[in-house]
Amino acid sequence: MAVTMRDVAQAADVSIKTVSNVINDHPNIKAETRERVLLAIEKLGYQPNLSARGLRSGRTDVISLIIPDLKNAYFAELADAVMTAASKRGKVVIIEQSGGSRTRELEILHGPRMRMVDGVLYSVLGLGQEDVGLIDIPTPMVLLGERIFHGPTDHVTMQNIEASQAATKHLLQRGRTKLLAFGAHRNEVIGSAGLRLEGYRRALQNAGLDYRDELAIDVQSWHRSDGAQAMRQVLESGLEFDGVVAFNDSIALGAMRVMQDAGLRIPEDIAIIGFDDIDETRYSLPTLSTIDPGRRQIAETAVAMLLERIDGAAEATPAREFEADFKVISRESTAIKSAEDSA
Amino acid sequence: MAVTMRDVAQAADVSIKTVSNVINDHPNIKAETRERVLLAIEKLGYQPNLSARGLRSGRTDVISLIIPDLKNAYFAELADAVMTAASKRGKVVIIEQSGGSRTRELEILHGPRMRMVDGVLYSVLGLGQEDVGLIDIPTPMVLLGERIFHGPTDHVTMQNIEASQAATKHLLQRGRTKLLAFGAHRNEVIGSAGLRLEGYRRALQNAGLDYRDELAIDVQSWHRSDGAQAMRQVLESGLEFDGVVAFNDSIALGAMRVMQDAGLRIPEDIAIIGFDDIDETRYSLPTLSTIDPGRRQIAETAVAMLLERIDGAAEATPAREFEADFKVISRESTAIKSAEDSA
DNA sequence: CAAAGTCTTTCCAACGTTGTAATCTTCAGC
DNA sequence: GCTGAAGATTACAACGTTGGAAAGACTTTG
Repeated sequence: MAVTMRDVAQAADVSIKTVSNVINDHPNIKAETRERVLLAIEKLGYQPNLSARGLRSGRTDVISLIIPDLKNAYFAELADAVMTAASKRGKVVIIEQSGGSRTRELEILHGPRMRMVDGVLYSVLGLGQEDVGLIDIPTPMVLLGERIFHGPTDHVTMQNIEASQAATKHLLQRGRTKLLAFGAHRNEVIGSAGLRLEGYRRALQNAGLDYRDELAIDVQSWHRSDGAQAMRQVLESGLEFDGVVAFNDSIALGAMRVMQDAGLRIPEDIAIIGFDDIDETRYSLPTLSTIDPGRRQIAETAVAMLLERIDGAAEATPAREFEADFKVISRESTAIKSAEDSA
Repeated sequence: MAVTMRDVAQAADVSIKTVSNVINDHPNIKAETRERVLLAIEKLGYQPNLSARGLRSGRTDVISLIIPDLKNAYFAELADAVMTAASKRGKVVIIEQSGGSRTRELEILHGPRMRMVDGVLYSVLGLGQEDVGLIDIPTPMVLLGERIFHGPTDHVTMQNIEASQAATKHLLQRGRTKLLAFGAHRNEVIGSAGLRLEGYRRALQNAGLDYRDELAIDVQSWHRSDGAQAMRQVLESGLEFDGVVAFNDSIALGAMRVMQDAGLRIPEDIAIIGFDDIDETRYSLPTLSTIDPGRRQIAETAVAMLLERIDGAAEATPAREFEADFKVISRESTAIKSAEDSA
């Protein structure tokens, strides 16, 4: 059977509690005793039983990360960043995939596995602002994403409006004026799509241009195939445009592929910028300009906030909102020689 | 505080053990009693304490998946497949990233978290055949990948040699004869690189062609940037070739990008096929022919085997080897009009 | 209608750990 | 050398659950 504290205690000729004290760095242990215990631990290869510890202490040192889909590059990279941040602080991460489904998200939030974790990072997709009442669970939680603001818990997100505005401005500065807002969700006000559309509008306004509704292209699901599909329709419709502000990188890449198939040159004929800075954008042909949403900062902050809540260190603090810094990443897909191209 | 069995028992006016029996579907419970208990559970919102259950039963229903890197599309998709397979059987997955480092892999294998899981799926990268002695841990384990064969545990892998041979043949059939083996590791015999090179050689041999060592291109790390880098050197060297058998999709995509930059047309000038069938291959320009390694089958089989070991159902069975079915996926990057192009 | 089953429920102990409080040891101060 | 305080160690109980076996209820059978 597995080695327990009992065995270690026996080997070191101390009580079980002393072993526990050594392991947990309690004060008041004679150096000689500590030595002896550590030696016994080493010799027997003792490793604590985490279930027992969890039972007794009420802590498991496990946190849960709820995301829509690991196969989606953005979330894979987010998961990696979260796991790295958590690992630094000695926590393990369980990833739960929701598929972006409302039902599934609720299932997970209220499921039995919540009882096995100390806290949750919940990247909301299926639920929305109107569901804010449903997310008040006993487990400490930090929200991610753009679907729910001002909920009962801390919230970490990116600067959607500002970033989208900057992306749009980036194209405007390069002399493009007929810009598609690619990936809109017509009836959405908040949510990534709604906010990014708002940023797009503001940039146009600042530049003294009118918002033209036909240039806002709906793409329901933000996968590459959807981007390709939507772009195919745009081209068939004969709509005129010279730039694309895509609301994420995947649909940008899908659209880019379709445009190239149709003989359009990027960036000469059409300039395009995406959102998320997924790894692939550095290797596409042409490389894709995009927005770095501050993923690492988001992960670090979210984990730190969650641990504060778990430790009770932020008990009195009201729900916090944090927006990460973003950056415009300029690559080939917007590399246009232009008089207006400023440094 | 949280609701426990004690509260449920009280509410249903039965003993704690009866509640436990109901939850665990023990036989011999009066229908009326079961009803009453379930009602109480529902009403109080009881959820079992998994730490306590784990402590008492020795089972946590958690399995660990050790992979090199989540940001790598192949492993993200593998993780997704494993999580789906595990979820079907009521298990949770903890992902541990090793970075492919030998030290880190050993750390994880012998770390305290192994004590919190029922079993491990270990996608070997840092260790090798010579380390076979180091992986004999008490936790049930199933190995994945091509680094260790005939270890002390079950092993699930793809048909590397056969698949690589088929990929090579695919190009040969299309009239290409000067084929790069792209992604070789010179001194490796087993390991994906070694096996895939072997498949490449066999296909040449079957076609009556000589193996030319200068056509085997070393690419140490199989990331896109490494593929790009290696291809740049090949082009500079002036080496002549008309086809590329890339040992994974990422380096294929990197290489493709570089070749296109250099004005080479794909597939007209150079035909190229990859390995892994990652999602991106369906959307690159041109779309990339590749090998579907049977990822879903690998995940399903590995999880099933692991659970058999955990349940002790396969106690007497010696270590098993399983090779998944593969498929050649023909896409644009090898779509060459040719007399020899067979159906 | 008693004996012998079969179902159903309960009691008790244990899993391995840590918090609390009590006990034992050491050492300074006089 | 004695007192008291601080330092080091230990005993005990408890966390919430489940396995094993005993006890209670009900049914069948001769």
